[in-house]
This record gives sequence, structure tokens and C-alpha cells, in this order.
Amino acid sequence: MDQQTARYDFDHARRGAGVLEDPFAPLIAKLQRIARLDDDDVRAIRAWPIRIQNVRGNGYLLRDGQMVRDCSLVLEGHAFRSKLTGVGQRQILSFHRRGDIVDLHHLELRAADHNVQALNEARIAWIPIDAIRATIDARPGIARALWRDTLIDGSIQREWILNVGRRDARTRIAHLLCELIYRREGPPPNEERRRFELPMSQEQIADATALTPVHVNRMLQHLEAEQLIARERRMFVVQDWDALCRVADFDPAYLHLD
Amino acid sequence: MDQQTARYDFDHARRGAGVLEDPFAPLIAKLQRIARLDDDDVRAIRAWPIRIQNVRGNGYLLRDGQMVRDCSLVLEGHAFRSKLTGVGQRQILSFHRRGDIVDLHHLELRAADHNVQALNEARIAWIPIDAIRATIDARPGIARALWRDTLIDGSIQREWILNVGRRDARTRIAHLLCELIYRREGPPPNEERRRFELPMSQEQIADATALTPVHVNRMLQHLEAEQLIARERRMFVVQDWDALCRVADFDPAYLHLD
DNA sequence: CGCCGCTTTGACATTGCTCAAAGGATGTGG
DNA sequence: CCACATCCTTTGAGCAATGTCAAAGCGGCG
Repeated sequence: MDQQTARYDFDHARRGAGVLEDPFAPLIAKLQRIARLDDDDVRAIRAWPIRIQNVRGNGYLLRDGQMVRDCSLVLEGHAFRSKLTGVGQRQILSFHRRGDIVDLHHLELRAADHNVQALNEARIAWIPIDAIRATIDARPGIARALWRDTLIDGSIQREWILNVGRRDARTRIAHLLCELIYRREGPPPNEERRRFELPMSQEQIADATALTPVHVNRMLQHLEAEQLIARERRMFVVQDWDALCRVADFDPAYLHLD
Repeated sequence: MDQQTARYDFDHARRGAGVLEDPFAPLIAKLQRIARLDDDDVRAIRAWPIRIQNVRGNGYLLRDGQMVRDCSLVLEGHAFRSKLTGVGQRQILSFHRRGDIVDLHHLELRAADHNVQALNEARIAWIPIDAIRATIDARPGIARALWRDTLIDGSIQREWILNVGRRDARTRIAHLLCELIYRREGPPPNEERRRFELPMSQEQIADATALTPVHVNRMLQHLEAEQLIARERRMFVVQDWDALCRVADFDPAYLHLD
């Protein structure tokens, strides 16, 4: 099932044709948060020709080694990067949400060095690399914003090396939770209790934290017993954000949201 | 000793003043290997004003959280990036050799999200960020080359997440050795036996592979017992490159040296 | 209803860690 | 040229965190 290919449901829905809302809105909002874009920049992005695809959970958007001619922008749902060891153990490298362009790397690197998969059912827009490249050459503001986005991505990867390498299981999982929340909401929720959807299975959490699903399960129970989080289905409630951050050894500086 | 500050021996040696060889040669060679630079590009790089500094082993070039106004180019010796957990455990994130600009990130990110330290005695050139930025704006060829360099850096980080997360101790260490050799020599040595200097202590290997120094020691002995490597002081000899790569689960594709 | 994927539990195995001490190298000052 | 300090490597014994394997529960969906 991990290995199965995505089923392709092409819409061939160009912008506006059948799509009610602007597919670029989350991307533009994000870039404006991390850099400055003028109106022409925004117009240039909106002019990108896209091809929309629905992918189901664990379906591949891109496989390690593949040559890349389009970048994928997440419209709905989530995606993640992964790599496999020679004996087939999976490591998840990052999670992505709506507004994220997952594989900007391939503007300069021909072959993919990792997989990209959908977490659950997801809706993806494919943007031709040539279109992005042309925009970058013409509009330094956009080049700057995408460059900065990639650098933040790199910073998150560095934090993951630390997380996976040097923190114990409980801390590691708590850290991942904090990161997911913080990246979604910007600054942390200041109300005492707050609920979030946790879109990934415990197996996927395990692959992201380099643990076993069994152990992830036990540690989630542990965090629950400590009154840091509460869980119901795939929703969970942060009972005490500050305490969770402390347990998680979480400092959002590496997200560079300034 | 980890924590101690570098002792500053400023030379204030501008290019040519007392320095016999071109400090930019390794950088230019590297960029030409991964991208195309024309003569004007090379001239632009050579025009960067630099300040040279000697740093001793484990001395800090940059500390987590610090504001950055210069990038460091390694001239002699080695440098590495590191982060600390809240309880002070160190994780090494990457190693760098002559010709590497270690903290290009900070062209766009104000505060450092990690430390940079010298491995042993090292010689560093500081390049003002403004100079690099001006060059990037003026010369797309250089922008492209540096961008690509950063993307390769990101790919290596991804491989490290996999290495630290999903490979066992022996494989992890072997993988690190393969990477260090491959990045130094380009394509692997095709003679049967080949000797290399291993510039880092076992403690530093431990921090890079997220192990204990004790365990690193035992695994190195293990690799030696398997006839994959031989060791004498800080030199070691690869006895069988192909076998080492197999044990290491090493595939150089992620280095994007095409 | 019955299948399927995900979560949960238990018993046990193992990798890698901890602590502590000893054994080289190398360098420095007397 | 020796004595000593320092830093790094090596060894041993015991332990803890996390993994493995297997089975049972549970919730949703066709």
C-alpha cells in the first residue's frame, strides 16, 4: 500500500474553470508573510498555468530518482517527503500543507532525491518548472520570496536532524506536535485548551520521528496521562501549550516566522 | 572546551597582502563543477573583500541566534554546523571543507538557527553579506550557482535525517565515511586500497551520527574487523570501497554531482 | 454483516547508552 | 630529556530505551 501508485483523476481544470476559489491564495498569503510581494508579483503567480490532480492517501506525487518537470503545490490535504533505506525502512522528512510548494528544489536539481506522497486524500496543483523559472528571472521579488521559503525549509530540516538524532521518543513526538501546530496557526494558541486535527496516522508519525508505531502509541498515551494533550479519534486537544513546549524542547525560532 | 570561544587572530589580510595563493580558488572550482560561471562571474567573486581569521578546534564561527553580517568561507581545515538540545546534547548537522561557504542561509534569514564551529585548527575568510547580495543581484550566473549549492546542501541534510533516523550504528558510520570520501574526491577511488585523513575525533563522529563516542569506537573496530577499513592514528584506509558502500547503504545520487 | 485499516496491549529481545577507569599520544615546562 | 597534563581512544560490566512479534480491540465503510 505504501508502494502503490496514485490513481490519477485529472481534472484538467485550469484556473477558474470549475474551481470556485483562487488556488493560489494560500501560497500567496504564505509568501507575503515571509517576504514582500507587490501587485505585479501576485499577478505573475496567478498567471501560472496549473493542472489539478486528486491523489489518495500515501499516493506518490514524485518518486526518488525521477526527473522533474513540474512542481506540486498543495491545494487541499497534506503531503510529505520521504526516503527509503536500502532495506526499505521509510523516513519522513517533512510535512506540507495547503500553500506549500513541495519540490522547489527541482528548479535546479534534475533528479528527485526523495519521494513526495500525499498524507490523506489531497488535491494538488502541478506548476510547470519553466513557468516558475521564467517568473523568477523576471521578478526578483518572487525569486527572493521562494528563495527564503526554501531556506526556511532547510532550517526545519536541520531541526529534524536534531530531533531525530538527539531527543528521546516522548520529546521527539511532542516536538513534532508543536511544530505542526505552530506552522498552522502562526503564533501559538493562547487560550487554555485548543483542539487540532492530527491528519497523520501513528505509523506516519513513527516514520517522521524515526520510531516504531507501537512506541509512538505508547508515548502518545504517556503525553495524555501527563495532561499535556487529550485525544479523540484523529483530533487532539492541547491542554497546556506552554507545558507541551517545555516537554518538547520546542523553540520556534528555527521556523523564522519573525 | 566545546563551549569556549574562539581566540581571534585577525590578520586583516586583504587578498594579496601576505597571502600567496588565491583564497577563492577552491570555491570557484566547486561552483564551476556544479554550475557554469563565465569569466566576469569569476572576477566578481575574486572582488569580494574578505577578512581572514584563524580559529582553533571547536572554536565557534557563529552561534545559534546570532545576527549575521558575514558569511564564512573555509580556506583551510574543516568546519561543521551544530545544534544543541535544551539539555545540551550536541548534534552535528553537516561538515564543510575548503571552498565551502558555510552559512549562505543568512543572505535571507536574519538570525542564525545553528552554530558553526571549526573542526580543528581552521582558516576562515569572512565575506560581507552585502557584497554577496550585490553580486547575486548583478550576476544571475552566480546567483544560480549559489542557489544550486544551497539546494545540494539541503539534499544532504535530507539524507542525514534518513541516516540518523533509520540506519543502525554501523551503517550510519559507514555512510558518513562514504560521504566524506566521495565529497572530497568526487567519484570514488578505483584503486583497491586508498588512504584518507579522517579529520574528526570519534566524539565528533558520534555527534554527527547521533551515537555515543563509546559506541562509535566499537563500530569502527567492527568495520576494521570486517576488513572494510584499516586505521592508524587519524588516517584510515578504505580496503574495499564497493563493499563499504554496500554496508553503508550509500548511493551518491543525493550529492547531485551528476 | 463483515472486512479492513488503524490502534492498543503484552511479553520479550536487543541495540546502543552509562559510568568508570585504563591506556596511548602529544605537547610543555623544568 | 624527563615528568606531567591533556586529550583522545579503548575496554568492561550493567542497564534503559526502544524495537519485535503477535494478537486483540475498535471504528468506519461497502
